[in-house]
Amino acid sequence: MSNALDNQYQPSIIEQAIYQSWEANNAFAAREAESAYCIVIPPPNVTGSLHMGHAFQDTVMDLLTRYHRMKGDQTLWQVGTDHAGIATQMVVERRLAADNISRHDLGREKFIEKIWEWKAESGGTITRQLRRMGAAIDWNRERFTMDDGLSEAVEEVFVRLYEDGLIYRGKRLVNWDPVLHTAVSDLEVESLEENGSLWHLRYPLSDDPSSHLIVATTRPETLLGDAAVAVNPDDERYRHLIGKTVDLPLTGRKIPIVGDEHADPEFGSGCVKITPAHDFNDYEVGKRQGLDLINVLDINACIDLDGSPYHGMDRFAARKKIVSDLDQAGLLDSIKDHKLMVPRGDRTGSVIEPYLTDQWYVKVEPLAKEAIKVVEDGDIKFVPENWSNTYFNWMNDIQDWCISRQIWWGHRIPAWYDQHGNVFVARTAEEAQSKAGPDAILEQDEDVLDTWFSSALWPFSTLGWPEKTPEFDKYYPTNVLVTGFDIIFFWVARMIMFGLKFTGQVPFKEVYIHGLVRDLEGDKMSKSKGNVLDPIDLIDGIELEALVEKRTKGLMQPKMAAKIEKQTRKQFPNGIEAYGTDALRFTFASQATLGRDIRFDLTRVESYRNFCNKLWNASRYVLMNTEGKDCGQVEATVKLSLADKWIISRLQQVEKEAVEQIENYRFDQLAQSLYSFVWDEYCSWYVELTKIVLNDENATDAQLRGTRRTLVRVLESTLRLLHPIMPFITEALWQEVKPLAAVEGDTIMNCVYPLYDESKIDQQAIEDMTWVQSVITSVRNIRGEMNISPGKALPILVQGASPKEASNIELHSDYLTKFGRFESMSMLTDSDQAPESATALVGDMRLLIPLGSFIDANAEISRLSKELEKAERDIAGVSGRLSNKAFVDKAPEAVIAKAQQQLDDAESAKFTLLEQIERMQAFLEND
RNA sequence: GGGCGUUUAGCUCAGUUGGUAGAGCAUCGCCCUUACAAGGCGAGGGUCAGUGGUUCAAGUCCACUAACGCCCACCA
Repeated sequence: MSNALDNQYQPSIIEQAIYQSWEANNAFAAREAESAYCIVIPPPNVTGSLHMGHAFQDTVMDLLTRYHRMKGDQTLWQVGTDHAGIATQMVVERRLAADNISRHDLGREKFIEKIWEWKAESGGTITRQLRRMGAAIDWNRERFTMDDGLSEAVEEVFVRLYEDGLIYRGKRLVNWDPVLHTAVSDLEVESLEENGSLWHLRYPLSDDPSSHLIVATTRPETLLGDAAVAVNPDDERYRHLIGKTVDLPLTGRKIPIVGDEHADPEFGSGCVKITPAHDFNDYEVGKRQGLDLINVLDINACIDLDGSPYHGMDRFAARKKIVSDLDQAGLLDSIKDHKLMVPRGDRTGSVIEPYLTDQWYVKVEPLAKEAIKVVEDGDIKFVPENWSNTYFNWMNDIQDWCISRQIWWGHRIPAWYDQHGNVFVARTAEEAQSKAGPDAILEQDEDVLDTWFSSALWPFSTLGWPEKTPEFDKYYPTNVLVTGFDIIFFWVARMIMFGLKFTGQVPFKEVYIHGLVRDLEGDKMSKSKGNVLDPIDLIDGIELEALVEKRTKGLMQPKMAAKIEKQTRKQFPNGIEAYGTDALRFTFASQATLGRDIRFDLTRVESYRNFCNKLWNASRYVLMNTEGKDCGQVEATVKLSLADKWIISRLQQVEKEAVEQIENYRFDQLAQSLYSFVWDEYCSWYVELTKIVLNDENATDAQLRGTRRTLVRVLESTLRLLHPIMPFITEALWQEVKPLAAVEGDTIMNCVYPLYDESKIDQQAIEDMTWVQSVITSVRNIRGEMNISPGKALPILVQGASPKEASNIELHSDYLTKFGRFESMSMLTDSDQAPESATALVGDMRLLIPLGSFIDANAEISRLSKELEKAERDIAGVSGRLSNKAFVDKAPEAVIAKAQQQLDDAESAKFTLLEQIERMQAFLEND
């Protein structure tokens, strides 16, 4: 009932109630259908909370899911959460640290219990927030990466890869995080340029201690682990020294001088110290040269050398001491400023140490080959396409993947060792025991798997694999993966590799890569910068004080608080208004262009909130004029007006566009089309024109029915068009409108997405309506320029109308006089002497508004002069082209004809304008 | 070092196969007209980063340059 609709749209009243009713009625469950459509969510951290990137991504996935559901597909948006090993463990450790407890105090079992407790406590946050986003999710199908089924999939995959020789264990140099005490993969290391020094050290020659080699290093402390000095075998300066030794300072060791390509004669002195256990390049040199691996660090990256004066010192403290000791010994040649790339762990920010340990690896090259091929062959398509280059670049040079982590939260590696150190990889302890024999005393590997290992299985593990399930058969391969470019390597590539290996099929057919959501200045949103927007705050609104509190609380660097507070107060002096989910989603859709980051612009949210209000009020108007009245629900004669035929035609065209835009992932264009259809066409023209019929005492029942029916039906279709972007408001309005439009169904989300019908497009109606619009607009233009009140009815004289135009005036005089607010329309012949008037041109037809008290001749002259200038500019441009022989010879006929038409129009306009200006001037002189 | 992206109105962004630039917000003017002032009507505002080329015609295609940004690799 229309009186249920307030005259202002208030999202808070409708949104939560609607979501609850959807969920209570199990409306999200997939309906059986022949064709399937499936998207798996990039699983967020189970204990995390929703940020703008999620909100954007979720909007896109929900939009696609809702569209396909309406299209009639059996849809599954598979959601779930990730255990996020390191991240989650760190959070819990930090919480324990507040009580001065370490995980080691608790022990493994107790600590893991604590994590499960934390998951139970905070694990619902992000799924609650997803609901607030309006996500159409069958929550019965929610999964977690450490669910039993998914864990079994992990074990199955591990065992099979091991059996196929694609997983191995080995002692090698890995990226070691000395704070976390775990290995991390290459991808988890971020290198940033930092200011450092290049120390030039003197290594005395053993057989001639008075001479020395100078080696340059950025890491003097690793000198303790040097195994050689390398020179380039082609380097004349040092070639003769190869095979001799130097006295390694501070250690009493002698190390060989070796010839190796690795040494660059151009760099520094051309001599390089080789520390195979603490540098990736040196490790390779060491292998080539058969050097010892001399480990000098412990897991904390402190010096670990019994009997050494540096034993137990942190690496950076040791560096200082070693440099000063060398200096005292006269072995420090020089120190130069040097910029270098410092590797840091992406979680801890601590400097990563190349460290020699036993780890598990996946041999990825054979898997990568197949994974490259499916993208090359187009079995998987990146959208936008250029991301496939990024993918190829990485895949072509892929390194083995270190998958073991020395943490406790995660999937324990399914490998057992007997008392002799033999390893048994198996799905269960029992299976391992039976492999090892009854006498073996087995202990399971202490390590857990990289979180991304289980994520790599997500598209099929969530569907029940390795079991044969109906879901897997129905939905796999999934249709599209929606994700950010930042995890193409971490996740997308690995899903493709594992998907192909274990299912023989691609995991998804398309990968939609979206940009990062940044703040208005283009900065990444981060807690430490204090520029984070919480999607929920945009939905519900937030007071300034609460926002300041939120942004300044719990900062890593508390001294930033003052600056952040100031910024926030300046940017949001009144806090943030409650814009509602639909406006936020519409904003994301409108910003979802391909291949570009998003600068999040709050003014757009506001404008789309206003759009919601517009739609809301247009619906109110429709309801006020149709409820309790005959809207042609039952077949009966209807007479359609020009406006009716026009809006129906336009609706068809918009429906056609909408489907194309969604299928092409152009949600920005979709948003734009629907916005302008609703606002600029349905509201600004159509709704206004219906008032003429509906307020006409002489209108016939058939006319009234026709207009009401069109009002309601077009609105109902428009709501369906909008529903994938704005689920809440469309549902709320649809529930009011559906009886009037004679449509059935419990919820708009199960209605069919509008299908355009070519036969309903009335080309003549579009042409005529365009003509009506131009007549009204040109008179409005004069009103605007002359500051004539919109309510003031104007007498209009028409001169120079073609027969078609004359008949149009006759036919549509109601529209023109009533909507255009014309007092009268009188036809003049060309020979009639027209009074002094302001003049609007529509083609060759002239609309004259006789000068009265409200029209100022001077203002009219300046208005006409402006138009004249424009006409002259057009003439200059177009005639220039047309007089160019090459253009006339080579351009397509249609282009030439169009130019000729433009020229004719502009010239005729110019003629009329000049004439009018002269008349005005003459009028002024006689006045 | 290699690769990718961006540069269009004051701001945020569109611009399909080359045919002479659009939207929202902001600005200015007039209107509280019974769906909506979160509104209506109108207006102003751009040598499309630069240079050169292809073409009858370039924001659009090609080459180079500049600025900004991202990714990968890396000389110790």
